[in-house]
Amino acid sequence: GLASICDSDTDPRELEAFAERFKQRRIKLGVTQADVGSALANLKIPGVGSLSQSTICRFESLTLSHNNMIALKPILQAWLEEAEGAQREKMNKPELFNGGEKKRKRTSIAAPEKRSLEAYFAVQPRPSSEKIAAIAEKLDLKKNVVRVWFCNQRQKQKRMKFSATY
DNA sequence: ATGCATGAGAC
DNA sequence: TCTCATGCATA
Repeated sequence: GLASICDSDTDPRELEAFAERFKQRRIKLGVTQADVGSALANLKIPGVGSLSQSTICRFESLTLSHNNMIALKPILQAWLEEAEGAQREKMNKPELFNGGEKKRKRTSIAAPEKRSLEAYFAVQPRPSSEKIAAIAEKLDLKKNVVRVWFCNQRQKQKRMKFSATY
């Protein structure tokens, strides 16, 4: 667009540098990732609400897609500037929210099954519906669990940084 | 910090 | 149906 002075906002190295600066300054402010997420709503930026601790964490560790990083950067930058400005003045407002009572369960895929899934993924990252059903039956997992696992695995590959879990 | 999941929108 | 941004629950 005509607002693009240069492409520094999309430069991966610049994003990485910003993420690191962000984290250090956030910690210096004594603010947690969860605090940042909820405080974003107070910025009153049109179309911007709160975010979860997970998302702030992922931004700092670059485990989001490049596009997602680019979209979040100006928002977090705005928060940071405001937070540092506010600190110079005074200490203010803690926030209150309430705990819900609705729980949710999370499936846990055992290590052997996970290894099998990874092997299938290495050969075919995008199995057909039929293939997914076959895999699900072999591993004795719900078909939907297998489908979502492949979706999440593909998303992982698109992160700025891959997680080296081993 | 990360695994499994949801929902809106693209195709 | 998949992608994509996102989050609850949990390690």
